[in-house]
Amino acid sequence: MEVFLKSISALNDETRVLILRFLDEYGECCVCDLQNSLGMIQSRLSRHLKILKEAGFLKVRRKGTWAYYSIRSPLDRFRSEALEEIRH
Amino acid sequence: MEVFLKSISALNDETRVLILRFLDEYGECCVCDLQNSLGMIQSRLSRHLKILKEAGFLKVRRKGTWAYYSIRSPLDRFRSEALEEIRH
DNA sequence: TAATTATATCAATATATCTTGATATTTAAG
DNA sequence: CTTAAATATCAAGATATATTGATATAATTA
Repeated sequence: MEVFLKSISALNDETRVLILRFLDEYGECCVCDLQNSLGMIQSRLSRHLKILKEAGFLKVRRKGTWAYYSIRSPLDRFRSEALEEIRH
Repeated sequence: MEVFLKSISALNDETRVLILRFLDEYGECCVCDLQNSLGMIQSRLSRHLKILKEAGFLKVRRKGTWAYYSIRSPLDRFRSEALEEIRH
């Protein structure tokens, strides 16, 4: 239940759905890419990226001061279905 | 997006997950059955049943003053997957 | 070491959602 | 027509979540 609700509450925000859709379409991005592409300030993105990561949707790769976020792979069945839903 | 987020926000509450799980297991119930079985007051149930219905998870059958709620069928793919997730 | 850059976290405020008890509505029964 | 029962809705307060700007951290470069 907790895991399910954690996934659900991560999805329950338009900003996070936009982030997932963008990373799904364009692949790995650093926070500043997302800032430019989605027109959001950094603290806002950082917060939502953390929530998506902790809910199992994203992974991070750090290189120097950069943090590159991407869709975690493989996703389990439910998260995959959710992502599929987000694509359309 | 609106439809997806409406489904997601309907799922984003432990009370509603419990209601879905109960109706999935026991089938059609009236509100007073749920009151007794789930130990929740009537106004609370009524609110959550409405949200689940409007998000496409439930249907109602009215008979006299009674309202019998059940899982809508067929559910689309994403809602089915969510329900499957709730079963376990 | 000091300055710079990218990212993370915090504090304050704003907004949304949930719970409860009270009231309204609808239908059936006396 | 009045009463009672089941359900729906509303208003108020409580709780959770989002946004923003400020600050902290960590790595890089001068």
